Amino acid sequence: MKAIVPVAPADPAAAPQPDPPDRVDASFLESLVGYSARRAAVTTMAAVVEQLTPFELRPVDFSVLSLVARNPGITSRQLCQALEVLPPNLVGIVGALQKRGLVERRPHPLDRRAASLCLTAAGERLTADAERAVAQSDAEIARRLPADESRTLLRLLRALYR
Amino acid sequence: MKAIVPVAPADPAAAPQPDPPDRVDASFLESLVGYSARRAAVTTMAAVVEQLTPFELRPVDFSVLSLVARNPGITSRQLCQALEVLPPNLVGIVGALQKRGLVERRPHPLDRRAASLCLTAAGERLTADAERAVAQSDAEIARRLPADESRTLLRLLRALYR
DNA sequence: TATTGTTATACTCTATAACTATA
DNA sequence: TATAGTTATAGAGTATAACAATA
Repeated sequence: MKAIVPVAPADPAAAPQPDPPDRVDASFLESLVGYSARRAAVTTMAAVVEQLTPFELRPVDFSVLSLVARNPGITSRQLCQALEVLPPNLVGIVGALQKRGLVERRPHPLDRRAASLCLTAAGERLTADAERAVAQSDAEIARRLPADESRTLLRLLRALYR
Repeated sequence: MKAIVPVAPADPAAAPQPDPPDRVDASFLESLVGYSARRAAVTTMAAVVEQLTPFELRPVDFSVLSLVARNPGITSRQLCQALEVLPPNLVGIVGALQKRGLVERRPHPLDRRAASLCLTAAGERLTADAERAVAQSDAEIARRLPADESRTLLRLLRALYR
């Protein structure tokens, strides 16, 4: 609750010069789902970035590896749709992972335009290690939540983006 | 549930070429709070961007205006801390809002290095209108949530980023 | 000496247009 | 004609270093 600003007693010509707030009120912004989701995403992704640094992976690289690991033979187009990445931006991502010997492109059995993406043995190992690190860090973050409401949070977030 | 891949009967030398998945399994990524928060943030922010387009405001411009409206006399540094924007990046944001006649810089009463930011009358009007539009759109998005769990979601998100 | 605000700049992320090879 | 993948490129967003003025 904010105190009523006292009227200047002596100088009616002066503009009502507000004193700078000692405490910033962000309650309106924080009442917005969009603002809060964005802030929470920035915070949690910072932890993910940190976890992935030793693997020399960005979050999007990690997402690609994880999807390829669980969906061997997946195409670039399917990756683009699943991750909401535009095709031109995926080219470099997959290309770099391939150059590092983590991902392989095999001929697609049904469509000669497409490539079937698979992990190499090294890719499998790196992905498993990175998934362990990220999952652990994520569980750490989720411990900020009261009791075990992380499943509630996941359910509500999914309702927003699906 | 995934069917077991049948072993190729005739050619043992062929690498086990997986058929491309017809449905992408993203369940691991979706079990991560970070991934889900990011996806939800992207979805909800897209709606905010759309709402703000007629006002010629980006989300960060809107956030600045809203904070200045509710915290008259706020400084750039306080804005930076509240919104997690780096000082060099705020300069242009506030400068553009000032150039549009929405924000005023007044001399800070206690610190001659700083400026006290206030909205002009036009800024007050635009901010009020934009806040109405964004709040309504946000409530629309929140209706994707079951029952009225939007307050639960806000509480859990805040626990993550505070 | 530390902090507020600023300039210049580099780096990353995201988006668009246009092309090829194939369906 | 439509789609998968690619190239080139533009624009937005984010980050660091260095500086002036003031505390």
